[in-house]
Amino acid sequence: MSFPPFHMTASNMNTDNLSHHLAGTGLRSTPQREIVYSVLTSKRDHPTADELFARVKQQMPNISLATVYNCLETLVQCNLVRQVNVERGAMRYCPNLHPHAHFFNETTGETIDVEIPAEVLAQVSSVLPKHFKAKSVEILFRGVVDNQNTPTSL
Amino acid sequence: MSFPPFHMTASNMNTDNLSHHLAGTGLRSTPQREIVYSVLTSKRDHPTADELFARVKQQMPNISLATVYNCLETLVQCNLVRQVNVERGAMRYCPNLHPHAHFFNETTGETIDVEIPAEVLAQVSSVLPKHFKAKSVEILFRGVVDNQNTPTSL
DNA sequence: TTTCTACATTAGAATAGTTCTAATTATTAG
DNA sequence: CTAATAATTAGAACTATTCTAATGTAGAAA
Ligand SMILES: [Mn+2]
Ligand SMILES: [Mn+2]
Ligand SMILES: [Zn+2]
Ligand SMILES: [Zn+2]
Repeated sequence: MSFPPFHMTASNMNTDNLSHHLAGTGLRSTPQREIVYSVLTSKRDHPTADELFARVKQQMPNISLATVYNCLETLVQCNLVRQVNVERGAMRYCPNLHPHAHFFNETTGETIDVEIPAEVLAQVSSVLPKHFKAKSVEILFRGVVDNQNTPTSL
Repeated sequence: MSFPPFHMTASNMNTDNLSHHLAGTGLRSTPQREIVYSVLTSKRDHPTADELFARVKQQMPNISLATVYNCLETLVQCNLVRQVNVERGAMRYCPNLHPHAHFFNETTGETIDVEIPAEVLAQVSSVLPKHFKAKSVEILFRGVVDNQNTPTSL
């Protein structure tokens, strides 16, 4: 199963989004980078490098784990992917570039995106003393999902 | 240098706070646990297990790193200490039990506490869909401190 | 088109941080 | 005091990631 991109804006148009962003920073668009990016954005979850490696190998069987790490590092530098740190253990990667929070489901181990209104985000950022210049804010919930009659996802 | 406890309430009174909390969960108060807790709460920072190990050894030279890890795990389970995950790499430990956010200073690598008004926290929690039951919320800023004429800390 | 150069990929070694194991020691209960 | 239980310890094992050094690739210069 495949998903459409999260949102269509001038700066997020899946195809050639990558080479575009890479070009901007003097980095090359390579088959490995394209596939890692495409596989990551094709599913709305937060895989580890290892999990992504397994998915990517289906399309490019000779890619190495080191390359997956290298590609992810590149994508993070280009701001095409976010790192999310929900647990000790493996880093997770998020392809959703919209401002959002994460909810870590302690029962299943899954991390899902939670929309967060710009006004709430502004409220949060306003708590910082004037001379603290935040470049990013991460909001992480931990808890459980009360399954009375739950639609599979939001 | 030593600091007073962050705040005095019925459930946070430094001395015997520990044995009190431990008793509640059927755990023993031991010299190692007492010292790890006391050393951690005596400084307002967010040390790694290794850093804390170094500090604790000054008072108890034969304590082992494994024990520091064990004690920290116990303290986290008792809700006397919070884990904070600001970077890939070593876990950090926070002795401040008040609801607060963290600011990771990318220049210095230091993580400091930022007070966060209850109303803002409530705002943040309100963004969750009804069937998501959050047990905790973590807010982490990353950025730099604009040092025009900065007092050493807040 | 060949050559030069810089960049990217790769396998495997090395590293860092943490957890596990098995032996010893300490505390509590009977 | 003895037995049972829990905690500590040193070191081995483990996991995730980064590093190293060799090889591959692709565009730019000639
Ligand atoms: Mn993590
Ligand atoms: Mn971390
Ligand atoms: Zn996400
Ligand atoms: Zn803190």
